[in-house]
Amino acid sequence: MPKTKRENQITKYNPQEIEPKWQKKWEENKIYHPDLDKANRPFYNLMMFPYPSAEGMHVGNMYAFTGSDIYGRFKRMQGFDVFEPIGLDGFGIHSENYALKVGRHPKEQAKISEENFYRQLHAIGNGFDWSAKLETYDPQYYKWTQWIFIQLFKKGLAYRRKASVNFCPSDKTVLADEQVIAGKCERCGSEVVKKDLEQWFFKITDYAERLLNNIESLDWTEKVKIAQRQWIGRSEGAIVKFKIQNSKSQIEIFTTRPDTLFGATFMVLAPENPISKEIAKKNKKVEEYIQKSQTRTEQERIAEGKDKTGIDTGLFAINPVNNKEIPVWVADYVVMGYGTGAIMAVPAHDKRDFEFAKKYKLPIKTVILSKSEGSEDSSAKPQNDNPKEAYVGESKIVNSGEWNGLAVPKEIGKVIDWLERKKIGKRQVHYHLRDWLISRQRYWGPPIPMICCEKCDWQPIAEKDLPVLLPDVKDWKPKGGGESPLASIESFVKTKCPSCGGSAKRETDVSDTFLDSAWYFFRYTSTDDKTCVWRPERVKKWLPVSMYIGGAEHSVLHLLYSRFITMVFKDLGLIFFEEPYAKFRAHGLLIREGAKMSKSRGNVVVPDEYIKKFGADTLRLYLMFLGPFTQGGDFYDMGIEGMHRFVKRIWNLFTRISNSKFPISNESQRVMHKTIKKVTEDIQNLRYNTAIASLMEYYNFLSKQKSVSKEEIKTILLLLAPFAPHITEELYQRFKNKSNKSIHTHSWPDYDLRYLEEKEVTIAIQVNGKLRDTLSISFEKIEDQQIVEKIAKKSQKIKKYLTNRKIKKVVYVKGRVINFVVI
RNA sequence: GGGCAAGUGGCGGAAUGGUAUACGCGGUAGUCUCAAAAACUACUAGCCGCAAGGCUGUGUGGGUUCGAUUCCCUCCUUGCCCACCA
Repeated sequence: MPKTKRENQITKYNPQEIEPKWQKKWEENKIYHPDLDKANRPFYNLMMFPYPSAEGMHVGNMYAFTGSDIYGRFKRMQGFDVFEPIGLDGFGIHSENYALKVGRHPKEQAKISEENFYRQLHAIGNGFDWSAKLETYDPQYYKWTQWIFIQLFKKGLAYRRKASVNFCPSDKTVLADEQVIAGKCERCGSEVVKKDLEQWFFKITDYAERLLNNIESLDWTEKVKIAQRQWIGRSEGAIVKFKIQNSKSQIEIFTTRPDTLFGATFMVLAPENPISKEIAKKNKKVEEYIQKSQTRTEQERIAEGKDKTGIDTGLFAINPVNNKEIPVWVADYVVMGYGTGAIMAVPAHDKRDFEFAKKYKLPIKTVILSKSEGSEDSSAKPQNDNPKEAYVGESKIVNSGEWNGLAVPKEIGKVIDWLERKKIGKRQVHYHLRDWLISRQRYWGPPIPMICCEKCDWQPIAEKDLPVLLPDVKDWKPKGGGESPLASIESFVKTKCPSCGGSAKRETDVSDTFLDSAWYFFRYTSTDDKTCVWRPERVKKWLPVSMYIGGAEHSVLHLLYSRFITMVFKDLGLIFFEEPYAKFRAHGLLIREGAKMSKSRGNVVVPDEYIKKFGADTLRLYLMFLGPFTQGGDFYDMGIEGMHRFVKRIWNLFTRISNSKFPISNESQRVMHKTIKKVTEDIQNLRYNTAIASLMEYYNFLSKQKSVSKEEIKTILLLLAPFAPHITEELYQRFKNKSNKSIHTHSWPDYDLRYLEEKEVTIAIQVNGKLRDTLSISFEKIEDQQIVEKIAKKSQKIKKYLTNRKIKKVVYVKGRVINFVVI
C-alpha cells in the first residue's frame, strides 16, 4: 500500500513543487549569471524594465518578459553568454501618484511594490541575473543619474530657459512635449495648460539630425522607426523675413512652401510670440485676445478645429517678393513651439489659412494652378481667386512673376535659390523635435544636482558630494504653483555655492523619470561597483544591447531619450558607439475579451492565481501560444486549460515510458529534424506561437509511436526548454545519466537537411487551377515532369476532366503541384 | 487631417504565389465508470447528397497569373500611433 502511494506522488505532475525547487537550484548554481568580465560570447538580452505599479505585475508584463526570456534562453543554449538583468523603474510620477492614491509615503510604497514585484518576477521562471538588479530610486543608482545631469550641464546640453510650457494642473507639474497626448497629460489624462515658467531643458534638438540619420541603420521594428522619424519631423523649407510697415522690427517666418510667396495675403503671429506681446502693449484688443487664448487649454484649441479665432493687429507687413502690404493678425492656430511662431498665410494653398481667410473675409490669391488647369498651357492665366477650397497638390506656379511655369514641389529649390540671391530668404531645415523639458515640480525623483548662487549663477554640485539625497520628509505632496515640495524645506534649499562658498539655493525640482530609464542598461553591467558610473571594459564587452524587447508605446519617449543620452556619452568620450540597441523588437499588446486590459475596465489579469493553479510553465506556454509575439493576443480563460493538458501529457508520456533501445526509424528521424528546423527558425523570428504548435505536433507524433528513443525524448525536451524551463529541467534530470548540467546550459539541437527528404511526396493535381486529385509519388520521380504528368493523367478523377478537352498547357511545380490547362 | 497595421471556421490563429483553415479552444459522438469528472479515440468551414461526389468559400468590387488568403488598384470596417507642424 505505501508503495502505491509513493508511486502516485512520483508520477503526478505537480508544478507547485518542481517550479520553486528548480528556481532555487538555478540561483544556487548561478546558471544565469555570466562572468561579466570574462565572458567569451556576450549576448545582452534585455527587456524594458517595469515600473512597479503596486497592484503588482499583470499578465501583460509577464507576456513581454516571457517572450524576451525565451529568446535569451534560446541564445544561451546556442552557446552565448547571455546576460539578462532585471530592475525597477520605480521613481517618477506614476509611482508617486499611486502613493498619493493609497495615502502612503512613496518611499514606503516603493519597498512594498519592490517586494511584490520581485516575488512575481521570480515566480515566472525567467533566467534573470539577480546579482545585477537595480532600482532607480536607490541612491546608489540616482547618484549617477545626477552625475549624468552634471555632465550634460558641463557640456552645455542642460540649460535653463523661461518658456511657455505644458503644465498639468492635476499632477501640478510641467511636462515634456512627448508627455502631452492630444492636449492631455499622458499620466492622468487631465487637460494641459500653458504656463510661462523657467525650466531645465536638455538640448536634444542639437542631435536631431544624428538621431534621424542613424535610424536607417538600426535593426528595429519598422513601425517604431517610422514613429521616431515622424516625431523628429524633418522638413525642408525657407526662412523669409517680412518688414513691418512704419517700424524697424520684422517678422521672420518658416515655410515649406516658399513657392507660394506671391499668394501670401496676410500674416499670422502666435499669441505667445514676443512680437504679439509687444503689439499688445499698445493694443488692448490684442492684449485681451492673448490673455484669453492662454487660459484656454490645448484641448479646447484643438476641439474648436475649424472654427479659428484671431484678431487684426491693424499693422501691415511688406511681402518682400512684390512689396505688397498685407495685414498682420494674431491667432492661436499658429503655435509658438514650431518654426518661428509666425506664418505667412496663403489661403489659396493651405487649408487652415483658407478657413481663416473665409471667416475674416481676407483676400485669397491663387498662385498654383489646380490640377485640371495645370494640364493646359501654363501661359493661360486662370484668375480664379475665389476657389471653393485650398489647392495643395502638385502643379505649376502662376501669377508669380519670374517664377511662373515652375513645377512644384519639384522645383521649389529654384525658388529658394532665387530668394537667397535676392537676400529675401534662406534655405532652412526645421525639426518637429523640441528640447527635452527635464525638470519636474514633484517629490519622487532624483533632485536636480544644481545650486543657484547670487554671484556665480547656476553651479553643479561637486561630484564628490553626490548623491544629493532626496530628503525624507512628511510633506511630500505636490504643491502646484510651479514649485516642488522640496522648496519648502529650508534645510534642503539653503546651501553654499560650490564655486565661491557664498550662500546659495539648491534647485528643488527633480528630474524626469525618462532620464532614469535612459541609461539603466549601462548600469546593469556594473552594479557591483560603487566607484564609477560603469566599468568601461564591461560596457565595451556587453553593449550595445544585443536584443531589446519592449512595448511599442515607448516608440518615441524612452527609445528616443536613451538614444540621445547614449550619443551624449559618446561625445563625452565615455563610450565608442552611439546607438544603444543593436536590435529592437516591439512585442504585441495582450488584450482581454477584445479590449485593452485596464483597471477601469476591470479586466486586468494577475498571473499569480494562474501560476498557483497551473504553474508558470503552462502560463508561459499559453501566453506565447495566443498569437505572434509581435502582434499580441487575446487572453481567455478557457484556452489555458488546453495548454495545461498539453503540459500534463508531456509529463505523463515521459514519466511513464522508459527509454527505448530500439533504433530510431527513418520517418521518426525525418519528423525530428523537421521539428528542430521549424522551432529553431520560429524562435529566431519570435514566432513562438507556431514553434509551440510544431512541438505539439511532434508530441502527437511521438505519442502514437510504439516506442520513443532516448534521442527523441532529449530533443523534444531541449526544444521545449526555453518555453517551459521547469518541467523540461525536471524530466531531463530524470532521464539523464551522470553529469550535473542543467538542460538550460545544454547545447541547442542541430538539424540535418539530409533527413528532411521525404520518400513519398504528395503532389496536387489541378485542372484549370482547381484541385481535382492528389498524387503520392516517390521522391526520385519528382524531378521528371514527364513521369509526373504521365502518372497524373492515369488518375480516374483527372481523366474525367481531360476527355474531349484539349490540353493547352501543363504547369509543373516540382514536388508541389501539376496544373493542366484545358480548353 | 496625416501615418501604420489588420480583416481567414463558432473562437484564438496557421499558410506570404502552388492541396486554405496547421496547432489549440469550443462542440458532437464514443470508450472507461454504478455515475460523474478526468483521460483517451473519432468527427467538426458552409450548402446539396444515403453515399460516391459536387458546388461555394479568406471584408467588398475589379485587375495581373496556368494558379491569388498572399501581388496591384477601388471601396468598406476595425485597431494603433501622430496631429491647427506652417
